Amino acid sequence: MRQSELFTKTLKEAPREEEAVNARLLAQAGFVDKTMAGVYSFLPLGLRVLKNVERIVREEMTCIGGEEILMPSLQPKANWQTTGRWETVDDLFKFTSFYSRSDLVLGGTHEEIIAPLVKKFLLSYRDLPRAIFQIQTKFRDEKRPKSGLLRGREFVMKDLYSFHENEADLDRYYEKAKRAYQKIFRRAGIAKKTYLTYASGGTFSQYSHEFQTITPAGEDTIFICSGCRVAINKEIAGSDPACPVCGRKELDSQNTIEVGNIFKLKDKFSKPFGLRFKTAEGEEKDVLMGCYGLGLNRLIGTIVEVSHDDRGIIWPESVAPFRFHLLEFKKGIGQALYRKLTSSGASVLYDDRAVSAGEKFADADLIGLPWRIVVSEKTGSKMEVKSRKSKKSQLVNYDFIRKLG
RNA sequence: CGGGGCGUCGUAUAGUGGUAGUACGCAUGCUUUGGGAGCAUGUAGUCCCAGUUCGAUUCUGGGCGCCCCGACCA
Repeated sequence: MRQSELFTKTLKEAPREEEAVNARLLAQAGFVDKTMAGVYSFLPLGLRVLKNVERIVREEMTCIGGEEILMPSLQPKANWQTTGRWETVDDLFKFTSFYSRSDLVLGGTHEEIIAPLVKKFLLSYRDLPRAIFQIQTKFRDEKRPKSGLLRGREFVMKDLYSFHENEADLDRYYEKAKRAYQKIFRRAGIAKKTYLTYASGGTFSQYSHEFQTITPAGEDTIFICSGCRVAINKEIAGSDPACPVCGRKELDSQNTIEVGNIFKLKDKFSKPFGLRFKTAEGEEKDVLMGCYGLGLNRLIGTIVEVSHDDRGIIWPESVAPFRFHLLEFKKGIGQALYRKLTSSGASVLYDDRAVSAGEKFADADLIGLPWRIVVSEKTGSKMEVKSRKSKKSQLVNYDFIRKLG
């Protein structure tokens, strides 16, 4: 894409009102725009990142047998009364339809929809197990939205629900989902700082695992066992925390942000909706459920928190909006290279703007694409390439760049 | 929801009970092009509502909004 065609522009300075690094950099570089506290627009660059993250998550969910659907955000009060959560969930957006006079909910999670939905199809042990997921906007009336993309009132979330005939099968799938999550964080470039964390089950049950990523902007505290590479959430750790796996007490305390959370729901939602199946013996039993959430906005915000320097964002190659940032220091001098790269399938942001070299450099650092390519009168038939992560650049030929992506 | 901070052109900031200034941006023209260029001419602002006052952007009260700490977080 030609940068001159981007309707967004970078800001010379970050908005003063933002303090969180992800909010400052994403707004300054033009990835997102805040409409109100905890509610953001994704602009062209930001949307490309969101789509990339979506693709990774979708691939890994498909890989563990997930079938993708899309459920409604508008939900009826009755379903929430069935589970008793109409009264108990306090960050639910509730309102009344003006014309139909019915009470409605803006979905903050989808157990109330998925359970009655699959009840229509999962009737026999032959239909189990199943895993169904969606990537969809969630609404939560947060008491305190904060830290840019880390805690919003409206956000994109992947939620997967699994359905099983017995606990052994649920356990087996739960472990599989765990591994899929670890793969997602590896692909998103935050695996080194992300820990499987033992946590409370919240309103569901005693069984829950979180995926917590170390960042000073995080709002949770976890105790890490470096030997096992797992952690325990401070919330359930008690006064004398020990590693939940090996029992060790020498743990490292860290601030973290929760990027994913997986639960064994068992029959918590099957029971109220009467989600049952017939066994091979003709007996009726409750379907057992698991649920597996992952906040995409939060994942993006976390990546920025974990991967930036004082000049801007440093995107991992897997989620970067473009792979190459091509800067030309003389009008039109980069055009041939741009055409050549894009026609060979490379993803390129081409800075063809008539602005000063300094501004192009500064914007390239701020936007943070993995590879910066400079062509000018100085580079001649060669091109200068530099990784966003490194300080050194080198003069190379076209083949070298082609091999980069 | 409790506590704190802050609201001045699009952005970042200065300032005052009496004409609101600077830089960047934006517009036009010319000159520029390897780390946020130069000159010239323009453009644009005191969050809202009351009160005090001859006069309020400034003082007082209320509201709204944003950020931070805490509580909460399926």
